[in-house]
Formats: sequence, structure tokens, C-alpha cells
Amino acid sequence: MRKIDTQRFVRATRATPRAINRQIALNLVREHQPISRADLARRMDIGRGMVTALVDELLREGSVYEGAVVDAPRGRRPKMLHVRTRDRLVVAIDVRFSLTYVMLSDFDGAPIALESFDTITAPAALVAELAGRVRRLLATHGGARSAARCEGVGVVVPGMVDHRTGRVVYSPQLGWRDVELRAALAHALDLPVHVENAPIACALAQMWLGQRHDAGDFAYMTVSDGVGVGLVVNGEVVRGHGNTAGEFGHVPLNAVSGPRCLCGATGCLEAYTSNLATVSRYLGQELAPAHTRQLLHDTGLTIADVIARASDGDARARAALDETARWLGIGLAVVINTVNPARIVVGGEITAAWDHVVPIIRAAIAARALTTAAAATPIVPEPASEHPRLRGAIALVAAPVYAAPAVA
Amino acid sequence: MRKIDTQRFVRATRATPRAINRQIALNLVREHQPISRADLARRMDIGRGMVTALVDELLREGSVYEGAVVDAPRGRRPKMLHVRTRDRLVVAIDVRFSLTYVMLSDFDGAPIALESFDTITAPAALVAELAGRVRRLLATHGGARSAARCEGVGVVVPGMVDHRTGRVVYSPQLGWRDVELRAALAHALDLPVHVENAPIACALAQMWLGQRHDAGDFAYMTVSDGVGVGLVVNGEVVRGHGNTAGEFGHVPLNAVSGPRCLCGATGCLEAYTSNLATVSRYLGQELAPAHTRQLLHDTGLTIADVIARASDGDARARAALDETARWLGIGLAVVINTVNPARIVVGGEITAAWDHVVPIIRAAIAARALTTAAAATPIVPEPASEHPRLRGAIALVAAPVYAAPAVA
DNA sequence: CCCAATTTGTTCGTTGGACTAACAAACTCC
DNA sequence: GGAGTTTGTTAGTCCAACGAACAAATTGGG
Repeated sequence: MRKIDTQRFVRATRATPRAINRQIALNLVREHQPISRADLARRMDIGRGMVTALVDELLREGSVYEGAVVDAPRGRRPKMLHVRTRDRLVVAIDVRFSLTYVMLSDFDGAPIALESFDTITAPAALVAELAGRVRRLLATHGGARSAARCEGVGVVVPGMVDHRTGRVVYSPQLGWRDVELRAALAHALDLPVHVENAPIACALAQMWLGQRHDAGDFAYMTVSDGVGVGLVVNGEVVRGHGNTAGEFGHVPLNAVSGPRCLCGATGCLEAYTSNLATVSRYLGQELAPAHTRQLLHDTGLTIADVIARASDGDARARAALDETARWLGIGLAVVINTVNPARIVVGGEITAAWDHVVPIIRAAIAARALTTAAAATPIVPEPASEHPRLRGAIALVAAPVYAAPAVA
Repeated sequence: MRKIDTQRFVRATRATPRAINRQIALNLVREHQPISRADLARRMDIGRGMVTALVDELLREGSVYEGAVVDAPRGRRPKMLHVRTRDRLVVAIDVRFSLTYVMLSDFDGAPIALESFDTITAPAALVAELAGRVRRLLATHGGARSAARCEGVGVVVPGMVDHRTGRVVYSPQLGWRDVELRAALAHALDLPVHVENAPIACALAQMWLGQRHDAGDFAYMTVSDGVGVGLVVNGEVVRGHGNTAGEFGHVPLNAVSGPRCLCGATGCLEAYTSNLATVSRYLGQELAPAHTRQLLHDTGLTIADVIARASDGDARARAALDETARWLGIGLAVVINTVNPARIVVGGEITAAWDHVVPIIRAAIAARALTTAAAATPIVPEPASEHPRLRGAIALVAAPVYAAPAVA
């Protein structure tokens, strides 16, 4: 029941059915590989003749390859189909406040090489450094493989990004405003470049590289320096009219007497549950942006330390985490009541203490969710070891290849 | 960039391009009527030959008719096309706490007849009463017109609705749980019936019957007994995994010391800005569900009275409205920060005092929005006289006729 | 060992509809 | 009244879905 936009519709041409069916076939191969042509025909409910034509096209363009002929109980033995991933390289870049990560992976997200360096905040210098590292990585790892080719570069940035143009509109952490990151990197590397902000990229990674079920309707909440959410509704990511959707971190949970937030308002979810907030609570201080940053810098204390001390039995650390968990639960209840996703994935350092915080989170959700079904919304942690942001960067490159053609 | 759902995709057939282009043509006629075939061809960027074929099909099925031949500066004079609306009837039903409205309208939302009666809360009795009234309306107004035919019935209900099955999952106001409303009405009337909850229906009305621009990305906030939001993202309405999306009324704005809400939690947006909350604030009482309902019943005071007294200069009434406006602004800022819509339409009795409350709302939004663009999100009032919920009921019937075909 | 049965994958003819170009219709202007 | 212009139709071409027949490759039974 989508409305047709009469300003920028896409008319169907003679080639449209082929484009759609080709893409469906590709997705089915991806999900059920290895799969035979005959099985594909059954799943698509079409004749085997058409599958031959569709697969021929996929073979020609190299999205798919023919694997082994396998045994069958009776009849002619089928030649299995696979999506080509191993010799298609993707460069993933994760720019963070302190460190920047560069990863080389295959098309399905399997890592090949990973390196990191201190983030350079000057855009031009950062682009130069990245270009050099990417070229070196591709030369050493790409050159060795016979036909390996780089399909593109995905960049994840903290802050607001106009995905269409690849411009970083505003990033407080990097001190950027209107930086044409895609144009600069694409020019330096002569490769397709995609730029996206962190929570949306993490959601895209779940959607395109995660479990294959139920990926059309969920939320991804990142809890680290900030708190953001990537929303996926009706199989599509929500970017918002001005690329600022998903800022659940600045929902006021206590607009009257809450702590001051970096955004200038009071009582934001982020002011209760960011790593900064948790650590400063442990130190017995209310969050006060400038003062707290200084304090943390002086003590050198991180969220990982607080979690470690809590599991060692430090009562004050436990109390600080409990309080964070309680507010996090309230924040998750807000997501549940407003967009009602099939599930919510939570990423960030707090997942290291998941067993400890999850009962508190669930209790807070139960107290606020409007129906029993909503209260039972699965909340799934994703550990930081999975490199969710780098996987998101890979998804930026992979998604356009598997996405449904835009039509009507 | 939509992901293809490998469980329930829709394969493209030989007839798919025709279905898509036919629908695009229909939408263009609807938006630019009266329009000639040649103009349609230019707008769709296809040959006039194809337009002839497409329009022939639309004419045959009766979605479109040929109107007058109009003058042109030179060349052959074009025969104009219009969408057929006048002899296609729609029944719209709005079930509210105290009154139920039944309206007969044409396909474009122009009212033909409107009546109302005291709501019957027993489902079977309500269905019987509705069926009788609808039959009578169609007999008197439909019979007179030669070929007038009823295209369907739209029903708007306060509470959660499973739109797919037409079941009312839960409605606190009516005291319903799992009522098969669509099945019952469709059986009694032998007409297609669509059921939806109020905020989503209001959003659908904006989308399909409102201004034709920018209808693919906005929010509709209803402020009356409850506070709910209908979200439209990427041209599609957001229903949520369990049909509970859009419940922004229960976002906690003050989880620590806020007023008690009907939902059981404290400090919900609804507890600050519902009509009940505003009136009880005027009476100098904090909201306390059971007690307040009784109080309002005893005094007989309504939100309309408070607004009237405020415009007469009653300082206490003004203060009560100001406070509601302030919290409403914070609530709108939550919508802006989380889904970042192109604009937000506000419906409800409060729109009668719009000139008074809008500066306060805008100030609250400005204080909380994260970017200047987001702070400038247009907030548009829709007066209750427009019957937004009945228009929503009409949209339920009209939408499937104009929607893009589901493909891929 | 050969033939029936079974399953996979290809080929070929039909058909619907997008696309193109020519043509008929209807009008204005000179 | 003919040239020019614009609208709408028609006839022919071609791409791809569709269906059916066929070739390929295997198992099992007589």
C-alpha cells in the first residue's frame, strides 16, 4: 500500500520484470546456497526454462557461480549455484573519536585484514591517510588473488550524514560540518564510496549480513559515547527528511529535573545511559558536560573498568550499572511504543555486562510497554567484538547489489 | 534500497509492467485532472501510443472517464481525462467513546450525508445498528443516482487494530478485546470493509485525500482523549510488528515525578497534554485517572470550555493551555528527533486555540530539536471541523485503488 | 544389459505488452 | 485552401514471460 510519488516515480519498461525476477533469484541463491536451478524454479513458482535465462544473466555478470554437481537420490544430479563472494573485496572504514579502523573483507563480511590508526580530524589529511592505506591493502591482499576486484568502500562516521550525496552534515565528535567525504575519497581512490552514520549502518549490517529472517522490521540501538537508533520499517531503513531520524538519545525521560545533556537540553536518554553518564554516576557525580569530560580524563576511568569492578563485586559499580540499565529499559520501551519493531538489537560496551543488566532492562520495559506482545519484544545484544560498525560499512557496499529494484 | 523478503516476495509476471504503468497513469490523472492523453504521455515520458492502451484499460474498468474537449492555442483540441469519483460511493464510520458517526461520501471525500448516534458498546448490537443505517443511506442516496455503486466501507476505531484481518485487538475506550469487526460488518453488508485505528487513519487521509505534495514522509498527531501518532515513512504507513506503532502518547517526559497516566506509568506525554489533563490542570488538580474522570463528569467542563474561557481572558485557563502547549512542543520534538518527518499535522480540539498555543509549541521544539532544519519542521493544524477521522475512513477505501502494486 | 521412471536443465514456439513510427484527425494561421 | 501544429490511433517490431517438448543424466527393475 505504498503511495506513488507523482514527482519522481519510476516507470516500468520492457526490462522491468527481468530486473525484478533476476534480483529475487539472486536473493534466493544467497539465502539457500548451494541451490539447484530446479529448486530455485520451485521456490519462485516458475518454469525451469525461465530460471535458465535468469541464471545465465547472473552468471554472465558474475554475481553467481556454478559449484559442484552433488548426489541426488534419483534422477539427473543438479549443478549447485552459489553467490560469488570470495573474490569480491570490500573496504570498510570506521571513523571513531579516538581511533579509525580500516578493514578489508569479502562480499559476505568475512574479514581479510584489519588495521587502525589515531583518528586525524582534519578532513583532507584523513582522506589522504585513508587513501594510502586502502591502496596498500588492496595491493597486498587484492593483487595476490587472481581476479579479485574491489567492489566499493563503505565509511561509517559518528554524526549526521546525507547518504545520497555522501556529505557529513554535522559531526560534533569530529568537529565537522558539511564535509564532502564521499566526493573526496571517491576522487582519491577511483572507487564507489558510500558514507553513513553509525546506528543506521549497524542496522544495515543486521539487515543485509545478519540472520536472514525477520530483517524487514527491527531497530538497532547503539549505546556508547552517544545513544542512537537505526530504524528499519517495511524492509527499508529510515533516514528522515533531513537525515536526523533515529536520535532517540535525545528523548527527554525527565524534562523537569534530569541531568544536563551535551545537546543542551535536560534529562535526555543519552544523559542517563551513555558511557560517560554511567562512569560519572559511578564517580558519584551528576553529568555536567565540560566538567565530567575533564574528570574522566583525569581519572582515566572507562566503562569497561566500571563493568569489570561490578563483576568483581564493587557495590557502587553495580549500582551505577543498574541505574543505567533501568533508564536504558525505559528508552527501549520508548522505541517499542513508538515504532513497535519485531526485535531490537543493542550494540555497545554495555553488552559486556548483559547478563547483569538484562533483568533490569526487561523489568523496565514490562512496566512501560502497552501490550504483553510489545513487552515481549526480543532484545538481542551484539558484542563489540563483532565489529558492528565495520560490518555496517560492508553492508553499505553490499546492499545496493541485493536490493529490490526501485519501481513505481 | 528495500530488502527483498525471501519468504513472501511477489514475482514479476508478463502483466506487471502494465499494472505498474496503469497505476502511475491513474495517479497522474488524479493529480493533474483534467489532463489530456498527450500531456500524460509527456509526464510519463512515453509515446502517445502506449497512453492510448493504458487509458483504454482505465476507461474499461471505469476508474477514469473522458470529459470535455477543450480549446487549445493551435492543433487538434484534446479530450480531457478525469478520475471517476462522483458516482462511486464510500461509507465512512467513526466509532468514538460517546458518539458514532456514519457518513456517505464520494470517492474523493466530498460528503453526501452525515448522521450520528450514541455509541453502542456491545459489538453485535453496534454492527446490527451500523448495517441498518448503512443500508438505509445507500438506498436513499445511492438508489437515486443511476449507476452509483458503493466501493466499500471504512471504519475508524479508538484502539489497536490488526488492519490485515480487521480485528480490533484492544480498545480501552470501548472495552473491546479481539473483536472481529471486519468479518461481522462485511458479512452483514456484503461489501468490502476496512478497519483501522484513529491516528493511522488520519495519516492515511492526509496521504490520499490531502494536499498532493510531500505525502510520503510525515506524521499526524491526534490530541484528544488520548495522544497518538500516525507515521508515514517512505510513502508507507507504519503499523508496527504488533500493530502498536505510533503510541507517542506514552513516551515518558518525566518518569521521575510526572503525573500518573491511564496506562499505569507516570509522566507520559498523554498525561500532560490530553484533553483530560488540560481540563484537570485548569481545575487545579493533578491528573489522577479515576478521581479526575469523576471530577470532570461532575463539573461538566470540557476542553472547549477551557479554550473559550482562555480567549475571554481567564488567566487560569490560559495558564493551563500554555502548560499543555509546552509539553505538546516537547512531544512534537520527540517525533522530530526520532523519525524526522517532512512535516507534522496536528489534529484535535486544541487546534481551536492554535494561534494562542503555536508560539509556545515552536519555542519548546526549538529548545529540543537537534538541527536548525529539524527545528523548522512545519507543524500544521487540522481543525476538527474537517472531520479528519471520517476522512481517514474514506482513505481506507480509496487507498488500495491508487496504491502502487506490490512487487519484488 | 536394456528399458522405464525420475529429475535436471535447455530449447523452441506462443503471447502480452513496451516501444517506434507512420498516419489520421482536428484545429489555426496565413 | 494549403502549410503547420498538436492530438490521438494503428500497425509493426522486439523483448521477455510462459508453456511444452526435448535432451541429459541418473536409479532401479526385469
